[in-house]
Amino acid sequence: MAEAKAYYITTPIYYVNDKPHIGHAYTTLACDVIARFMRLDGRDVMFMTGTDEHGQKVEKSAQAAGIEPLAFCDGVSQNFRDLSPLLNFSNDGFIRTTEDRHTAASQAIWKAMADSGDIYLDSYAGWYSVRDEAYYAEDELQDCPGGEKLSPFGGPVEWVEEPSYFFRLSQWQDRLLAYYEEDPGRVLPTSRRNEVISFVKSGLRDLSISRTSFKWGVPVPGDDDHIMYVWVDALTNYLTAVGYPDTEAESFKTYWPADVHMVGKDILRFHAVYWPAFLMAAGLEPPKRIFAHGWWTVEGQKMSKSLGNFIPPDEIVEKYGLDQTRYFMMRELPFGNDGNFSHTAMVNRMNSDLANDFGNLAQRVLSMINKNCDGMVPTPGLLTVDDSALLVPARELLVTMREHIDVQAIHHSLAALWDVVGEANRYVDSQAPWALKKTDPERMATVLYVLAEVIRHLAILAQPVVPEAAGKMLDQLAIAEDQRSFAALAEDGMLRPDTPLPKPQGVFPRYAGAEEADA
RNA sequence: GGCUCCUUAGCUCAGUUGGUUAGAGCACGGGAAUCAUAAUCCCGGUGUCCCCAGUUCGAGUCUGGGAGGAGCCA
Repeated sequence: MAEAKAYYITTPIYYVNDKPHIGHAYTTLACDVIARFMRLDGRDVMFMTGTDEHGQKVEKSAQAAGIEPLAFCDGVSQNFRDLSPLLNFSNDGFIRTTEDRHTAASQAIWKAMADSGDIYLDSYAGWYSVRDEAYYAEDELQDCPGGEKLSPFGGPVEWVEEPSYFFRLSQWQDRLLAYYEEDPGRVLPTSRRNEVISFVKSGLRDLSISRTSFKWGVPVPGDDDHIMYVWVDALTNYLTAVGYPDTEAESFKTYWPADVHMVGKDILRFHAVYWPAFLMAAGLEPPKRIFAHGWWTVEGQKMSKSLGNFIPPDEIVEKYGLDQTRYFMMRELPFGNDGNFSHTAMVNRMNSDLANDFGNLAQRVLSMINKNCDGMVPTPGLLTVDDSALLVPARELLVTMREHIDVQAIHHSLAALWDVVGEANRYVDSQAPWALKKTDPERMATVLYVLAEVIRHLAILAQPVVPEAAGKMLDQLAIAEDQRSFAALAEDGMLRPDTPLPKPQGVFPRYAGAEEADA
């Protein structure tokens, strides 16, 4: 058997100062769905997530809590780790930037960039906001009553003047543009790619990449007065996770460069501009793709601290169900766009798409088999044109979905799956097996066989997004655990007549919660 | 302020290189069926395709201007 082609996908590492909300869950969920799809499709997948634990904000929060920074991080990092069991994420690892291996990797990439002449020492002066972790020019600040100055985002700023190492980003403009040009899929969606290109074309300034004003970070090699700017440290996690600086390590050779860095649109520039430049300066290959997704609003409003409308992921999972939540977030909006989370939309999706269309399809078919075929996979006779009209699209689904997943169009892959769900329901009605039961039992058996086989396809292909429910459906079709990969979709994986089937049970309940008044 | 993008049915959106009566899902109304989680299936839209002008035999689809919205940058 040929060696599986590797696939490395990452979430950003989340800043421990935040509390996990559906925005974080969304990013990781998208990666999880893609990672599961790729695994089922036979790829050798590495799917990483983690936490970013350095920086002045963390240092100050720890101080305020009266504990050591690392102890503080141990606690809050766990909040993000808890997302995986909650949302059934299949990440292959969880990285923390406070791990020793990460310090080693960060210092190694720094040395590599320094050796190539891309780092120099100078000094930096400007208005700095701890909250935003950014410097601002005088004219960007807002003047407040009392003479206080605030950042454009309302954070307090202080005048900072310190020696700093700089990265020669200005030297990388042409090579970055060439990097974007050689593959239109480097940065997706395309609108984001255009933004990145125009930003780079407008000219790049060298980047301050060290700090002396606080200590909670990775020391700059050879100059302990400095710690690395958080983004040099944070981005390097993608390398640490696959074994860097050991570039001869099996994991590094297998997985680098990453296939996809999934990011929120707010951190696109760091990933699509700074990161490829850092890597190329260090003599490493830049990632194959950066995908920037959009934001969720909640009932039409932006999530914000002042509104206090952050949705904790555990709340919606408890209220609507795990797979329902996963499906909704992946299906409701074109992946890459902004979207709105509303109770009404959630209930619509879980009731119409999951309960009524897909769940009920399985239930009506499996019930008929249970009652009319002695609870065993029926034996099909000769197939008709009608049967092929359903079976062929079902068998072509994998190819279609693969094309969509290859460009992270998760919503399209689901729409394609549900097209076949719809065709299957129409087929049930047009064939009317309950009538055939009296007039032509053999034809009934054929129809039910065709349907069961189509449901097998649908359930196998639905596993990435609704792993639990799809698994239950496959249980009800008596499909062995090792017959659930996409390879099993081939003809020799077809259902075997006379296989005993368990009594069917619904897998997608309708929303039964209390009605809520519309806002 | 500069650059880019968007504005199509009540809602969310598709509409490829300009070409016959502009589409889908949801919601809504009517009907059929009764295997199933009262789920399913069929039928039903006179929408100024944001506005104005232009190019063209012909524009939702191209050009210019305007209005509204979004994004990126400064």
